[in-house]
Formats: sequence, structure tokens, C-alpha cells
Amino acid sequence: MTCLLKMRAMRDQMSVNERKLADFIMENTKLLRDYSSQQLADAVGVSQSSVVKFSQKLGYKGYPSLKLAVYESYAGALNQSAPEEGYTHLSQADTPISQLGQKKLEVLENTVSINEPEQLQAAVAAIRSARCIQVSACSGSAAVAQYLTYQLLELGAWAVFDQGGALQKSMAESLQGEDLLCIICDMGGEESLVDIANNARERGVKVLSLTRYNYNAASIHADVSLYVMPAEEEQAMQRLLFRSAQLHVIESLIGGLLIADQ
Amino acid sequence: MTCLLKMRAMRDQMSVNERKLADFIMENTKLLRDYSSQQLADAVGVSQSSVVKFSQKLGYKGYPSLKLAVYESYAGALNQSAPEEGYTHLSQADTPISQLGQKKLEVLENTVSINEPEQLQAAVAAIRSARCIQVSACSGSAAVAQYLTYQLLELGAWAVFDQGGALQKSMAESLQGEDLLCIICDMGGEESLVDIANNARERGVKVLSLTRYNYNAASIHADVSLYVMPAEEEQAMQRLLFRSAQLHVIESLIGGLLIADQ
DNA sequence: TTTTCTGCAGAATACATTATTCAAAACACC
DNA sequence: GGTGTTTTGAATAATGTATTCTGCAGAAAA
Repeated sequence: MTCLLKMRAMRDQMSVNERKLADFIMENTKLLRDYSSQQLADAVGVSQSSVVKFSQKLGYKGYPSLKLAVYESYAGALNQSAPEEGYTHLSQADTPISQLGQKKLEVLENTVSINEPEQLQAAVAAIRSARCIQVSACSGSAAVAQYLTYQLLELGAWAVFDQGGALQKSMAESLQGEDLLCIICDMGGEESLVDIANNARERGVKVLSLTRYNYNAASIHADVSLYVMPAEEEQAMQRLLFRSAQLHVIESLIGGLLIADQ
Repeated sequence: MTCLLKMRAMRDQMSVNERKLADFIMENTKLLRDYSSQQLADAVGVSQSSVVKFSQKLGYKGYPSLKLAVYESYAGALNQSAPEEGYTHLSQADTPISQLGQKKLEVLENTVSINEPEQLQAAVAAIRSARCIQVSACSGSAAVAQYLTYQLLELGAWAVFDQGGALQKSMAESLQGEDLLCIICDMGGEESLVDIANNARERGVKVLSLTRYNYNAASIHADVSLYVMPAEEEQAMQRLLFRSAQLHVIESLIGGLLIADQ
């Protein structure tokens, strides 16, 4: 900041050309970034040597030093004047797309804060100790469920994604005491899922649920319940963000497995 | 932020001297402020011309440009990493799992900062205007690719996930001028993918790539290139974070489609 | 009014830094 | 081991920066 301030302070006691230079620099600070001494001289209408002398008079070794100082001064001012405008940025510009980043961050934070670390830990433990894992989802969460299945398989867990339909029930019925059933669900109300969950649980199968954060059948009947905090957005965007949060929880699980594995 | 990130990303495919330069700059970022190209050359132990060529290879006009970019990059990093009380938290406690949140946030921010808004916009446009979309991935990114395919289908795009194997080529060959090929790839080097991409492009098919951020065959031969910034972590965790970043880019695309749809 | 004196401005030029060229060396690929 | 490509640094051209020096304008002294 010092540099630009200094200029303003000295403005009164400057010669004509010096003042022209100072004014130009203060007006067009960011232009300076890619001006050579000659260009600046031309722009202001003075000689190149005057530019250099001006720099030295202000106490810098030469023009490049002045340039840097001005630049720092300018950058510093920016930092201060835009102090807490909020979040670290998941966005560069302010395009509609980048605003999505903000929303996402918000949803993710909310989601993290509603899940008890113990539940996460328990979920990780359940996965680790399971023999076979069935991943079942409502249609809206199928993509997410399949993603989870992939990751589990990669880590050596014997996970199967339940495509729904006729197989769903028969698969679930083959689960045994040491196995795990993962229910991933938007609302947590889908009947067929709640059914197989209850059924499985009666036979000692552990049930892990990942649902929207509210009272819902699926999470109530699960041994371990994880939640997602939905955003307040219009339909389509909300779905997108919801999945994003689901994925984040899943990533946390996978991360937990990796850490525990070591 | 971009400049230093770029260096880190390209480090692997640099020549010996280039890497020496990159390392020195990343270690001694603030020293650079008052180094001339000659001084830097001496400090690193290479010739002055190598310094200039290094700058140009990274995409800058010359050494002064690089210097400025590094400086800005550095200043930018300071702003972000020391906001005021640190990051918004993707973590509640300081459990190992929750630290993952920090890493993820970092990777996501880096990833956002390296993708030009124009490229994102172009990608969205390409998807919107495509008749058929083939989503092809290397094995490590299959889960992510499939996730994208799901979302695209849901939005009414005619997307097909390429399972690899025998079908890959014949599918790609059926693509026509109005179609789109999405290549999702860890390293961007997988031959079969580069092959079908080149082939498709010759027939006027648009190619969209999503790869690690560095020079790689896939992104070079694509019409639109999107990137992911990998983390510096041990193997398994890095994969997890890498996918997380891939998913974030994909979510941005979907978000873009939603917005444009309105 | 004329004569110094002082300090600023710019042309010319010396100096410094940066960019390019080119030939030799290192490297990768048969 | 031979061949073509990339990388490297010495020499040099091009550009950019600092200094010198001359002239000029205005203020103070004669």
C-alpha cells in the first residue's frame, strides 16, 4: 500500500511531469503491470528517462522496482478491501456455473455436520467386517450406489450393486449374519427397500442406510444411519447437490477404510 | 495460483534442467521476486537461455512474464490459505477421516482454478448440441465415467458408457459429425482411447477430454480439454481425491447444463 | 535589464537484461 | 550401434533500463 500512498502524499511537491506520471499511475494502476518504462513514458507523454528519474526520486532503485512496488501496493489494497466476502472460493469468476461451487460447499458442510463421527466410524467398521455387501438404492440414487460399489470392489470388499427388480429380493434373502446391506435412498421411504432391510435384519444382517436427513423408515430400521442434508434449491439443482453430498459421504467412508487399512 | 500448480502438474514430464528450475522456483518462490534470469540460472546451475526457454514452454512470453505469474500465483495462494481463521470446515473434529475434508477442499480448489471457464462453457455447449455421446474411460476412471453417463441420460442426452473391450472401437466408429466422444482418463496416455479419439476427430466428431493436468495425448487431441489437479498423497488416498475432483468437474458440467436449460 | 544560479526535461548513449540462433551433446527409439 | 529428436549452452541480437550531458525556463542577485 505504501507506494501508491507515497505518491499521493508527494503529489503537491512534484514537478509537472512527475505529477502527470503519478496521476497516470494512480488512475491506471493495473495497466502498469505490462508497461515498460518506454510505454509508460509514451502513454503519459514524457521521456523515458523521466520515468526512471521519477522512480528513483520516490526511493526505488529504478523503474522495475517501482513497478513491483506499485503492483504489490495494488494487490495489498485488493486483499484488504475484499476482506471476508465469505468462503474460500470454489469459483474463479462469478459465472452461474461457479456459483454452484458455493452451494456445493454449503451443502457439504451441512452434510458433514449432521453425521456423527461415531456413526461414520461404525459404518467403516461394518464394511470392514462384512463378508458380502449388497448395495441397494432407489432409482434416483442408483448412480451413486453404483459408484460406491465400484469403490468397494476396488478395495477388495465383496460388494454387489442391486439392480432392483426380480433379483433384489432373492439377493437380499441370501444374505447372512456376517453380511451387510447398504440402503441408499433419496427419501428413505421406498417400500421395497424398507422391506428387504427389515427382512435382512431379522436374520442378523447388518443394515447401513444413507438417506435424506429426516425421520424415515430406512434410517430408523438401520443399524448405522448416515444422512445427507439437502439444499434449498429448485428441483434439478437440488438433485445434483444432493448427489454431490451423497458422494461426499461415500468418499468419507472410503477414506475411512483406507485409513483403517493402514 | 495457476502458475505454480502448472509447474507441479508438469514436473513429471519435464527434462532434467526444467525440473531443477521448477523445483527451485517452488521451493524459493519469494526469492524469485528480485532475481534476474541470469541470477536464477546461476542459482539453479543452468544457462540463462534455459531459463527463458523454460518460461516459454510453460506458456509465458518470456522470463519477466513467468516471474510475474509466479509472483501472482504466490500472492494468490497466501490470500487463500490464510483467510482469517482458516478454511471453512469440511470437518468437525480432528479425526483422520475429517482431515480428508481439508485435502478434498484443496484439491477441488486447485481443480477449479486450472479449468478455464471458457472450456467449461464449451464443454457444456458441446454436450448440449451432441446427438449421441460416447463416454469412454480408462479402467481407473470407469466409475466416474459411468456416473457421468447416468447423469447425462437423466437429462435426456443420448449417452452410452463404453465398457471397453471389443465394443469400444465399433461404437466409436459409428459416431458421426454431430456426435461427441468423452474421454475420461487418469493419465491421458491410454493408447486405445487416444486412437479412437483421433479416429473420431478425423470424421468430424467432437472430442471432450477430462484428464490429469499435464501435457498428454488425450487432452492435446481433444476439442475441449478439462483437467483435474491431483493431490500429493500416497497412492490410495490420491486415487480417492482424484476421483473426487473428477466428479466435481462432472458436477460442474451437469450444473452448466441445468442452468443453460432454463 | 542583465547576469547568474538552480533544477527539470529530453536526446543520446552506456549499460543490463532478455530473447534467439545455432551447433554440440544427451536422449530415446529402433 | 545408428538415426532422428530433444535439450542444452555459448554467442549474439534485440529489447529494455539507467546515466550523462546539454539546453532551457524560471527565480534570485547584480
